[in-house]
Parts: sequence; C-alpha cells; structure tokens
Amino acid sequence: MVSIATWNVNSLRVRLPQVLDWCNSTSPDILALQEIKLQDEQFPLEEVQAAGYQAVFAGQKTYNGVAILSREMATDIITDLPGLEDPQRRLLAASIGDLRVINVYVPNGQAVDSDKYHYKLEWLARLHDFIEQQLKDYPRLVLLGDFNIAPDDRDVYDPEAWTGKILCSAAERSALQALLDTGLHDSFRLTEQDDEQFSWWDYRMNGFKRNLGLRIDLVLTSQALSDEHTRCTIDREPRGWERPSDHTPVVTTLAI
DNA sequence: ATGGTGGCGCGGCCA
Repeated sequence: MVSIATWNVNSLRVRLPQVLDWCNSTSPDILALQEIKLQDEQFPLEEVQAAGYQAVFAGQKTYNGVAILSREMATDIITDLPGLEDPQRRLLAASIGDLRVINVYVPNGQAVDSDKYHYKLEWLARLHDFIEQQLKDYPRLVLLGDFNIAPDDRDVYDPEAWTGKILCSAAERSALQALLDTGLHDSFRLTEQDDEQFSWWDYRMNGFKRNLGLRIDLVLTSQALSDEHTRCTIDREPRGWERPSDHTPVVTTLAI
C-alpha cells in the first residue's frame, strides 16, 4: 500500500511540530505541503530527515511555497509552469518511485472578476497544458494540493450562499473539469463518502466547530492509479489541535 | 454590506 497526502499548513515554521506529529502517527509515504511561507534556506530539512523523510521544496518568503516529503528520494523536479512567467512558488512536480507527483497551490482568486481571479484562471489554463504533457511521459500521475475550488455543491456547507462566489464560480469549476478531462479522477469520489466532509474551514466565526467548510484540497489520480485506488480520507483531527492550520490533511491510499 | 481570525512582520497584504 502507498499513501499519498496533501496538507496546506499555512506556515511550516508554525506548523512543523504538527506536521512531524502527524507524520509520526499517520506515516504517509508522500506528503505534499502548501503555503510553507518560508525560503529554501529556512526549510527545516534536518527535522524532516530525522522524522524519516526526504524533502524537496520551492520556497518563498511570506507567501506561497510548496514542498514534498517522501520516504524515497524525489527526482526530475519542476517548479515552474511552462508558458507562465511567475515568481510565485505554487508548483512542485517530482518523480518518486514509479509515481509522478504534482503538488499545486492554486491561486485563491480573491473575488470573481478581480485581477487575482484572472490570474487564477490563467494559472489553471497553464496547469492544464502542463498536465496534458506530463501524462504523456508519466501515466502513473497524481495531481494534488490546495485547488481553491470546491468541485461541486456537495463540497460546500451552504451551496446557495456560495453560488457564483470565489472558489465556486462556474469558470473555476470548468477549469477544474478541464483538468479532470485530461484523464484524472477526484479520488475522494471514487468510493462512497459521508456527506458534509470538508478540508478547509475559515478561522472566523467558529467555522470548524460549526462545520462551515469547503472541500478544496484534492487528490486527483490518473487512470492507472485510479485502478489501484483503495480509499481517500479527510483527517479532521489536526484541524482541532491548538493553533491549527485552516486546512486539514487529505490522504489517498493506493493498493500497490 | 461588513467584519470576523490568523500569518508575516511591524503596516498592510493575503487568505
């Protein structure tokens, strides 16, 4: 069995003890992190290695930043989307064993029709083209991370209130569908799931306690990996810890 | 309609 997880940690500096605890108890084979919010020189490599993981990262000061922790060493790393001149560190592609792992922190988009929204849609278009290319070379591909898109009304605590809003707009959902149409599956939906399962809750208004969440952290698997799918679990526990990230980990397990 | 909370870093941006 191979387990592959994603977690937007909202500052790895703050959340490192939680990441190490969680790795210790859950022992994922691969963990994609987003919003590490630190530069490469600041990456806590020794602590991660002491916990039994290798790490690759594309860091940035204050904002963004992505990393992949893995039991096996990652190779063939890409940190930039072809066709997009962008200093923001939001992508990290790497080969681990016979898997191609593509970790993304999709732009939030702020508000529909804002500059950041158009940047988000452009970023997603470039990601689409990149995934299409990567699938040709790497059929055993997993695309995972913080997509900042709730795929469906089922993935939103109050779909009516969120209709057409950022994270739920038609253009964002179409962009996600275009990604899926390259030949990927939302692994969470490959098996029966309980209702009202979310991966992100706003810090404000007691969002977590009231389960006012969205499912925006996704693990998308290519056909070859979907055929080996066993389960996809949202682990709510870290969201309930002291000083949590606003996101909680999502874990997909493959029978390989 | 606004603001509410958190991280970074020390004012204001981003989510």
